Amino acid sequence: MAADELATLAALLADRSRARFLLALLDGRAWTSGELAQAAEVAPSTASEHLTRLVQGGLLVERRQGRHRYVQLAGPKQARLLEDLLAYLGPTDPPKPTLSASAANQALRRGRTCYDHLAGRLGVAITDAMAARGLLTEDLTVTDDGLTWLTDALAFTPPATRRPLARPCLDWTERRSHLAGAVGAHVCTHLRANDWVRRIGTGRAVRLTPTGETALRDLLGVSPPA
Amino acid sequence: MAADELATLAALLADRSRARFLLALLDGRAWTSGELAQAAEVAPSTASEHLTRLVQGGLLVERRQGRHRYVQLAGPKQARLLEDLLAYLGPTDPPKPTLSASAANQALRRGRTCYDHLAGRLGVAITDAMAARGLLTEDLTVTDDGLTWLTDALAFTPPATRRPLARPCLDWTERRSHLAGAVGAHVCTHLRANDWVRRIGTGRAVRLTPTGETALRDLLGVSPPA
DNA sequence: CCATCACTTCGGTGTACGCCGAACCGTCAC
DNA sequence: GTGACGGTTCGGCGTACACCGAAGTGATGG
Repeated sequence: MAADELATLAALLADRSRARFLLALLDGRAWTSGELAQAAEVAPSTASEHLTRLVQGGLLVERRQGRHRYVQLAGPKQARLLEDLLAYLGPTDPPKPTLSASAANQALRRGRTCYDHLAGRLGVAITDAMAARGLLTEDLTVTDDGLTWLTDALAFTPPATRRPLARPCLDWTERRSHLAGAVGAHVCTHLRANDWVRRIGTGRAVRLTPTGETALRDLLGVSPPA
Repeated sequence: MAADELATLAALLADRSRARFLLALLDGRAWTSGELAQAAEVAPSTASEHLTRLVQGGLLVERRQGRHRYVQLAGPKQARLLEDLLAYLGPTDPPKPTLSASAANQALRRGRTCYDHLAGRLGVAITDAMAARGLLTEDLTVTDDGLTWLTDALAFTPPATRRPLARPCLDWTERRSHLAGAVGAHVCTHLRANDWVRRIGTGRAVRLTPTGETALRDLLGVSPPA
């Protein structure tokens, strides 16, 4: 019965600590068990048990390395699941923006990674610019022009997998769709590889470097997000 | 914290009986408390408690009428949430198709309602036909031609709400996208209002009537789904 | 080798909650 | 009225599980 599977899946998410883990892992990086324990404010033993459950449930994959246990979202499918759930909870702006939280929030709103692609104002700006140039349609599929541009300007080669080239991902700070899928992921890696964009600290927030700023202006006419 | 809300939402779904309720309610109709209790094979008292939780959680709305309590999915947003989750669980063909289950499955695969629109081979066939005639783009947005066609042939008037006109919905039997959103809902009601399509028994399965078959052939060139 | 460190396993505790049957409360039909 | 019926409330039972600290394992680094 499909109901049982649905309930089992939901049960996997139906815990405060596990939900915190997953939200943290939405940055697409691999975290160690200890880091996650600290982030979720639980004992290492507790975290360990949660992680085995999440791995067994297929939401995470793990990689043991020395005395560390790295876990990561199992794939785009799992990331998408979380995005969908967050989109449902959706428009929940922080009720009481404290000062430091607000500063962190500012950075997050300006630009951040969303699993493997860019989100926030930066992500939306890039998406809009690509759409304005006819590289994407309005509903975020790649045009023919877009494909040649990606190949030429960004050294993109379409993967052989069944993963969709491009798809919209709902941004919960901007309440707008932005570019995800294989192309979204490629744009993100390309920008990070060229140091056009850099992580702020250890979180998901990113900022545009000066080089990146000029590069994006030349490439797409993107003006620096305010 | 977003994690808490995610966990709370998931907890609402993380129960066998509640999941059964929700799946049943995916047909978009209003069910009584007793019907659901029977469908999920729990005592009426148990069902009653579950329903209050689901209503409080915002997934269902209720309407008391005489000694009956009717519940229904709260809206398209909630239906979509369930569809997304099912899409994640996704390609789960029945492992051991028994004979009667298989017959019921055949009917479901042929055509059914999916919350408020049509799915199964019938839903996909209609979607494809509309796309082939240029009424929809490949990624299921309504073209200008499509809008005039909908107005003329199906007496469609775009609603004033923010609900998207058309959007893709992933079909888990066909593994294909089909037409959902306001247009999808309209197509479904129109076909049922004209008795082109009729429910089989009390479930979600539907079948094309002879009238509907010719009507769809004339209108869209849809040949009867095998 | 020994100490440290990241992580896991285990035992124990507390709580949440899914379930039922029995009693109860309106509504409807006669 | 009275009785049947749909639904709810309540008490009680059993289980699942989230959590922790303490003890154990295995890699790392002096």
